[in-house]
Amino acid sequence: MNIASFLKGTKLLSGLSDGEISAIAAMTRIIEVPARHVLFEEGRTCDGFYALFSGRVKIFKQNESGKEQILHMAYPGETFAEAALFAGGRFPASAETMEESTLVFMPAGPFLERLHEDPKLCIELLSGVTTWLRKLVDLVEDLSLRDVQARLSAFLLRECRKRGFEPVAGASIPLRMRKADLARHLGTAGETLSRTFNKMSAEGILRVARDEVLILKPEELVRS
Amino acid sequence: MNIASFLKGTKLLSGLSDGEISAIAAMTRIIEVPARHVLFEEGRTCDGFYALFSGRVKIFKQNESGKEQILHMAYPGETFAEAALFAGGRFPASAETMEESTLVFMPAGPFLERLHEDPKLCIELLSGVTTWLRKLVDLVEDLSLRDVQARLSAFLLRECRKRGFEPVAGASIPLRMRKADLARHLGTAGETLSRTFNKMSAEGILRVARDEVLILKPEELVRS
DNA sequence: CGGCTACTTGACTGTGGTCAATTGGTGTGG
DNA sequence: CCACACCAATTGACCACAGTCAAGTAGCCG
Repeated sequence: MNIASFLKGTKLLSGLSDGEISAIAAMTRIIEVPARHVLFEEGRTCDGFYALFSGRVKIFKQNESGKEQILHMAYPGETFAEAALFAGGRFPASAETMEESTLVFMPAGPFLERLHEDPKLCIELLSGVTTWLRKLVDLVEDLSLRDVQARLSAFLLRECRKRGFEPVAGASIPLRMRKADLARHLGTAGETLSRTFNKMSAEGILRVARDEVLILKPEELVRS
Repeated sequence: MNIASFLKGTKLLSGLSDGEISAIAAMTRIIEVPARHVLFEEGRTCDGFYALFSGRVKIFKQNESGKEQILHMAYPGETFAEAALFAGGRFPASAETMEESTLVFMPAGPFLERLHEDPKLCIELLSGVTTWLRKLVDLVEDLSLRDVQARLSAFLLRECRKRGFEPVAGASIPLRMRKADLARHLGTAGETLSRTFNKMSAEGILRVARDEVLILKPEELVRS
């Protein structure tokens, strides 16, 4: 792969000039790892951040009894852990690959130096971190103020928009993850998610296939 | 009040030189508002951010049925809504004063201009936003992975450390807000908080007064 | 065909939310 | 100084959402 052109395709670095990109590309290291590989664990000192080239990575928290909350599911082209570089420099969550994956690793030191000289990069990073912030505020809203059905609805709507279309009847949404993981993403249990899908199917709001959801009544999704 | 010296006291701007500070101070506007005054509402376009000089401000989300989740309680010397300036420029939550308050308002336009020219300010901001991010990750962890007693324990421990001492037996922690608000902060109901305080008192972990909590068994707090 | 994993379904339980009544503390005014 | 009103906090009774455990089913791959 051509690292520079891949990096240019990430949202974080898309605003930079070719010169800036290649300066950054020169600092990186390519990492190829199998599925279920731990990239970093909550609390560890952050030594850099990642851009995902291929595969899939979950970023999550876990409590003592093993319950897991997925904060984010990263897909190719996304960067993650940028924010861990600042204010303490520890990872606030853990990350693990879900499939065999290829990543570009950006070491903290050189990147931070570069950051001090490059205000444009700095602003890009700022807006990247802000996007994370919004995502987390949404997650808090979901967990605290919505029941499971409403969370699932909100998730499906977000997935629609992420794919660039407004929710219309007949739209099909690929889930891109196992249902058990979707459950952990929504902060619930697999069994509860299964029942919620059932209930919504019975109400004619949607139809569930193995790995995709068919929207039948988009207006009902919006309402909850 | 002397705006420049107040601003220099905020974490966000403490790293800047006197010249930079006074350039920024010149852009601000002082706002004095009564209790229960709405500073901004979720979704509105962000026209600037705030530094709190005196009083108290809650930043929160609300759902249709009126349930409220407090994301942050701001005290004098803190800045908030900096992050809303970027990536869309809408407030992700609402803010309301809890007492009569005096604030310094920083308009978005001039500040963003200044930001492009001042990499140091940019880095400060970056680390400020990152701190917010960590706070929100903690909140998600609380809501999703801990029961009410564990959340309350975590809150008390955080309050201890914020005041600069490790939790020791006999330590007294001022709550600084009504119990109903603490409940909304912990993502629970006032009644449940009351019962939880009871239970922990009965177990000899702490003792509750009107507006402060006396820690009796710090090790039990850490354990949950 | 057998075995594995993901998912579903059923039965039960518990945490915590809601509603309503009560207590207690504080400040006001007679 | 007491009576009253007001608000915050508490307590009690009830209930619902969702988590857990266990068994069963379906789909997939060797």
